[in-house]
Amino acid sequence: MKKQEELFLDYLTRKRLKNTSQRMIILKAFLRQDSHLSTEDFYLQLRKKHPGIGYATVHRTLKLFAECGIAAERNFGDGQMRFEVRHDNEHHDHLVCTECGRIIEFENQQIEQLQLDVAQKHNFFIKDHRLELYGLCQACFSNDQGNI
Amino acid sequence: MKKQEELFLDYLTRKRLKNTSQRMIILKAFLRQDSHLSTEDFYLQLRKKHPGIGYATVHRTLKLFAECGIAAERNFGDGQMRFEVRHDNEHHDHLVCTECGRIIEFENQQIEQLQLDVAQKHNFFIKDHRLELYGLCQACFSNDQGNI
DNA sequence: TCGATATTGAAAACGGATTTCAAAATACAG
DNA sequence: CTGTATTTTGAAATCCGTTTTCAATATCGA
Repeated sequence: MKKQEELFLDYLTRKRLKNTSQRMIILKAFLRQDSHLSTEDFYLQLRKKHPGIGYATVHRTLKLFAECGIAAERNFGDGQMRFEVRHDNEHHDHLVCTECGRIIEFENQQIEQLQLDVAQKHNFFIKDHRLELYGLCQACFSNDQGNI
Repeated sequence: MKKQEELFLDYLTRKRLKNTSQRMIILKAFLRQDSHLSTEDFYLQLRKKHPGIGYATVHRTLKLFAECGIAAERNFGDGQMRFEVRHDNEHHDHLVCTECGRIIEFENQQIEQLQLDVAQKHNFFIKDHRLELYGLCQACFSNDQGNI
């Protein structure tokens, strides 16, 4: 069993929540996908195989995933919440293509360190951060050039 | 006349939009405040002195400010749009206190440079970026410690 | 001043997130 | 195994900030 599955089951037990077939289906589907789907898109995907599962349940379950730490909520400013699988300790930020919506993950330890420096300078205790670079991915950039 | 006022008036002329008393009132009020008010909060402030001006007009005018470049839209993930006055060329990022809502601006040229490096590595053309550090400001951190 | 055009404020519509509620499923004590 | 208290489910309703609609009003330029 995957580590995230264990974490989730533990969380259910701890909170005296119930282990339902819907939750397991959603969990497996969530761990299988590794992009940054919005609740809506994830629901539409899932519905193909499991038409019985309602949007509300998907939404509530994704929230549960976030609570127990196996999912991270992301908001890229397009008015849709997105969820991604969270792997332990690893933190990453995103390049977001404003043309095609492509999302590229990156890690940069130097930036993280500089953030800590900034926080310290302002006597600020960081709990979380978010860094997103918006622009054009290679493909869209080439296209744009070609269209001039 | 402030530079931003000129920019806005120029923009109105250029787009053949009309110079109304409401727009001027909203413009002056906007330039006077320098925090990061949400549309709602800004409207509530303004209403004290100008009860006749409607929310829709405030909303539309703030959008105009953003279009013509004298305002920047910010979204700190609390579901409310915020607008801040934009000063030429200067770019800054934010520390956001999740306890009291205080917002501290900062600039860090090294981080900006590292962002460019990251983008280049991924053949990505950056148009914009957003960096926010969430946590506790000094006051709230001290309080939290005291409450243990 | 007139007439075309843009703007206004109130209210309605919108869209995604969240909640409600009655029926169904689950856990667990006996 | 029950029986029962509790949680969960799916559909629909609600929420809440944003945006649009529309008829009345204001502005601008000839």
